[in-house]
Amino acid sequence: MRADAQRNYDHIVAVARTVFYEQGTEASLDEIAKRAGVGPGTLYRHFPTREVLIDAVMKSWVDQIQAAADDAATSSAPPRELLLSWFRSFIAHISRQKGGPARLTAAMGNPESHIYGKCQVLKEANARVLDRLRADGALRDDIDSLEVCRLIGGVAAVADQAELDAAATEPLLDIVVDGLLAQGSSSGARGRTRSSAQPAK
Amino acid sequence: MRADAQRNYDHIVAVARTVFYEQGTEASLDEIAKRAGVGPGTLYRHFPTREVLIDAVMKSWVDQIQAAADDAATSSAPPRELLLSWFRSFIAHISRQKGGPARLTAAMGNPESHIYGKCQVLKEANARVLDRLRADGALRDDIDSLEVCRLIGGVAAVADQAELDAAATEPLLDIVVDGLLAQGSSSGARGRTRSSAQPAK
DNA sequence: ACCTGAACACCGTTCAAGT
DNA sequence: ACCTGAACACCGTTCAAGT
Repeated sequence: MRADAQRNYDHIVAVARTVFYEQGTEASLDEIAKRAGVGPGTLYRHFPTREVLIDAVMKSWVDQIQAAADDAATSSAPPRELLLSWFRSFIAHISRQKGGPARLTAAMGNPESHIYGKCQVLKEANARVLDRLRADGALRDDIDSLEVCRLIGGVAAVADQAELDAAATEPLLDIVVDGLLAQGSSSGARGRTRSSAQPAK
Repeated sequence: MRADAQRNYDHIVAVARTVFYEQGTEASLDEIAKRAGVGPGTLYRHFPTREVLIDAVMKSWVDQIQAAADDAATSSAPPRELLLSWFRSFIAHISRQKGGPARLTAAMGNPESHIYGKCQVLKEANARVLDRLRADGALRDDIDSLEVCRLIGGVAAVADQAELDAAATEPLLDIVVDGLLAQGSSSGARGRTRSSAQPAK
């Protein structure tokens, strides 16, 4: 790639990250082109579809997700806390752009999608955490990573679209985690540490 | 309302129902106007925003939802089956238009939305079912109907956007139901009747 | 009181002309 | 090889003119 092309490419991605953060993944591509100081044709040359651009913008969190999964997989926290905090960071990462969670859960399990690669990264990171818990016998044994990603992605999508804050999202996670832990689990009373938080205005 | 206006109103809603069913709730309003044989101005006179039109289209399932909730609330099925089959019909109803689940979950708890009334119907129908189970001591006691609606709405949104079939949705529901039932429930072994269904191609 | 359809603004997409 | 920007198609929205 020619030097000026590379510069344009990088700049468009940087601008898109900002605009998607401000306005969500449905933001005007025209505005992104204008703010990046390129013609609309240049944006289309590099990113033939919106999803290709979104994929490029998401490239930056792949390492962070994997690191978070490694942390969780080697943590010594009890299963319940471990799962909860892993899911919180999972959600935080995929929610960096408004509309991101819905796109990712829609693409999950659909190899045609341009962001399928990102879904695979999520699925494998999640699988590592689940495997760790399964080895401890803390997890029910009839679920796979794809199902869990869909469920947590669904929670993230709801939180994203209804603009729920963390306090309003926590109860949803709580229910899912309870449903995932092995029913005869040894994690004691399965401490229900909820503060009966109400959704914020 | 004048007779011709009423006729136009009804016809637009009928056409919108069809088009939304075919193409989802993002379908072109222009096309709906054309297919209904009215000018775009007429559609806008009756339905100033897309959500007002969607709300009118949804009017037809309110009674059905309430009937389904009454069925569930008076059923003698064991808690697990009762909840599962209520959630299945909840999802079926809100998924009649592509994009419907996402809109409803986004509007849930947001009184500004034009479809907030429909959300309230869902919330109250669901509350009746939950109350019945709570009275039996079958339900964990730290959840309210809004949270459950969001969670099930999230599952419906995922299924809708990823175009999952019933077999791929069931495992997600299964996990949520397990998370909702009282942990020391008397419902026996909490029979896990899953057929390890895999998501469809 | 209601409807029509032209007009406008905005956006995604294409492509001929430039460097 | 890459970029520009004019041009086109489509869609939501408004409103003056009609009945």
